[in-house]
Amino acid sequence: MLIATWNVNSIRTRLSQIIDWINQVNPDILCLQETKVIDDNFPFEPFEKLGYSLEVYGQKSYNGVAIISKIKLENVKKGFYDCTDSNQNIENFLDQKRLISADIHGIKIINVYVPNGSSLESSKFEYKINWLNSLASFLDEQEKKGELICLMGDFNVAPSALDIHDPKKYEGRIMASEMERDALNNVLKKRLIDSFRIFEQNTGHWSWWDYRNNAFELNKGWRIDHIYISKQLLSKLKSCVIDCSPRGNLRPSDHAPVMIDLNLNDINEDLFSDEDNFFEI
DNA sequence: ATGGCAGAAGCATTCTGA
Repeated sequence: MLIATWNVNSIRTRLSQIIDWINQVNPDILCLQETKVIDDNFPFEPFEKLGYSLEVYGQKSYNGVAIISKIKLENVKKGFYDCTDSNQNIENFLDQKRLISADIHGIKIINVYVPNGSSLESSKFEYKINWLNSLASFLDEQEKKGELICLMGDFNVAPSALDIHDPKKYEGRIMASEMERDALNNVLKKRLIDSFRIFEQNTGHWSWWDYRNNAFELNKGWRIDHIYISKQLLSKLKSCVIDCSPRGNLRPSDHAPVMIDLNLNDINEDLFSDEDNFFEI
């Protein structure tokens, strides 16, 4: 099963490029971020014609997330819920549409658009850290319920220096600071694995290139879009790739899609019993 | 240190993103 994530920077501007990509790649599930449209104006029909069902959670101009799926989506939830950590006031995040989740084949798909944060001195940075702390609380609750997780989206955090084209220039700054990395690691804890790093340990792989300064042509990118899976799913993970090609389109999104192949054919039979689910992180 | 590029809203220019 192919599961993909893509920050498209406006669903309406990017619609034909997204449809082209779907026709090429044929993903089973595609999670989008920065759709930038209210739900009533979302272009459902082009996706439905290709056999997909959709769940959208958008707003005017900013943010907005969607799950496009060939498989029936169950237990669809919009925004944070069930956070019992009293330090996390999830009501604070109701106005910005940044998270949507749904169950597919016994796995909880969580699609996130993490706030950018602007700069470390900005109040938006505080918002980003608080948002990530609420995401951690949200995942704590999912873990208590024994949910298997596939958490993906635009995290606006480069997990390590390997994930930045010029780490010395940006280390400690926005998307590369210790506070952001700590907050991200507190989301992941020991329960979630970076799919991409299972297959590739070297630097030089990016999912986002700034529109400015010819960043894509010069390949000056960052890896800030991620697909994290529960460690129990590791034995089912067959691949993880970043498809750079749409970034070379005319009027592209500044992000490229990231995709995993997860073997879920036999998930119900052996998921909780197989010895091959045990491994060292 | 600053701006550069792009999208939405809406019609000149501002806000936001990363």
